[in-house]
Amino acid sequence: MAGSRSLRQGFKGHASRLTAPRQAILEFLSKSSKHMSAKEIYSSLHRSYPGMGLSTIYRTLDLLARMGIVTKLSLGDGQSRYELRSKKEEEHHHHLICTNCGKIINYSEFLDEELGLVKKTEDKLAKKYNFVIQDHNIEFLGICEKCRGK
Amino acid sequence: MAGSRSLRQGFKGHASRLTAPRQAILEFLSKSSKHMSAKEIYSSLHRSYPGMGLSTIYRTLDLLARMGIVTKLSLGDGQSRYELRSKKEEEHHHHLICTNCGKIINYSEFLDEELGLVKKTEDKLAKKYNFVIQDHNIEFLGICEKCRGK
DNA sequence: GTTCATGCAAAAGATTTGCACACAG
DNA sequence: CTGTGTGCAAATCTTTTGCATGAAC
Repeated sequence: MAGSRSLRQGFKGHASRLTAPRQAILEFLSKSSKHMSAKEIYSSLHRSYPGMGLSTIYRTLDLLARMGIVTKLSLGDGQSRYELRSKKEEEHHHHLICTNCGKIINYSEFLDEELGLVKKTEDKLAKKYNFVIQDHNIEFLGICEKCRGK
Repeated sequence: MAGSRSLRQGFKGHASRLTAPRQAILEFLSKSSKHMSAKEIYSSLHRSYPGMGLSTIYRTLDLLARMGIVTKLSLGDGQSRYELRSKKEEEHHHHLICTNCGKIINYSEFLDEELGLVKKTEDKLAKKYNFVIQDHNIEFLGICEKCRGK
């Protein structure tokens, strides 16, 4: 798995053991197709791993995010969502969000031209503002067919 | 002010009076340059308007957002931020965010080409997914100069 | 007098933190 | 042993809701 090597090398001098809960969370993220909230991870893992506490999920996600293994997303519904960065790179996508029902569509079919421009913009921004740019987030907001029908 | 006419016409059949607290919030948003959190609005308004409660702020912001007068942003720091849509249109910008210290830079200097592509993508997404697209959000994430120095 | 808006307090969620114990090296 | 990771409970923080009062129409 992508994360295990990095996990074993640890994070910024802090120890980082690849424990059972952490493995479970990583494995779960690598299997799940969508971006998952802490609660969703918790509920799903609870079946096969009854003892696990919510705080462990949060602490692990935070660790993984700081290690760069996981990406934390804020999509506007009041809770953070997480996805494996490797997965994001493989199946890079942007978001189309219904502001009425909260439905999220990951689209990846019009990315080619988008990504070209993104790269260009990244370079300009990096130069002008002295940033090291690591990621981007593009979302379109609107009303989905279903909600419009009502 | 942009909002007053719309406010007086009401919202989807619901009554919507242009009351003093609502005026104060609108005025504050029209003066403020950045996207403000509910708490920030509350603190600032509290000086000139001691009685105002936080819930009024939230209720008003929600109302204004549903009316389309205000845009609600989720920038990943655990609280929502709001800005006048009219202002957004006048001074449309995208975001550059430091994932370490949370600093947010609004940039608007490379938007021309971005917006062209955005329009094209909007059309394609609208057609393919049957969405009515109302808005978009583009952000770049990275590490700012200051944080990198440490 | 009915409806709408507000403040306050309580409630609800999401996330973080303190602490004592378990466990690995 | 020593330090790291964990679960649980409590604490925080943001946002929402219930309710009684007051204002607008």
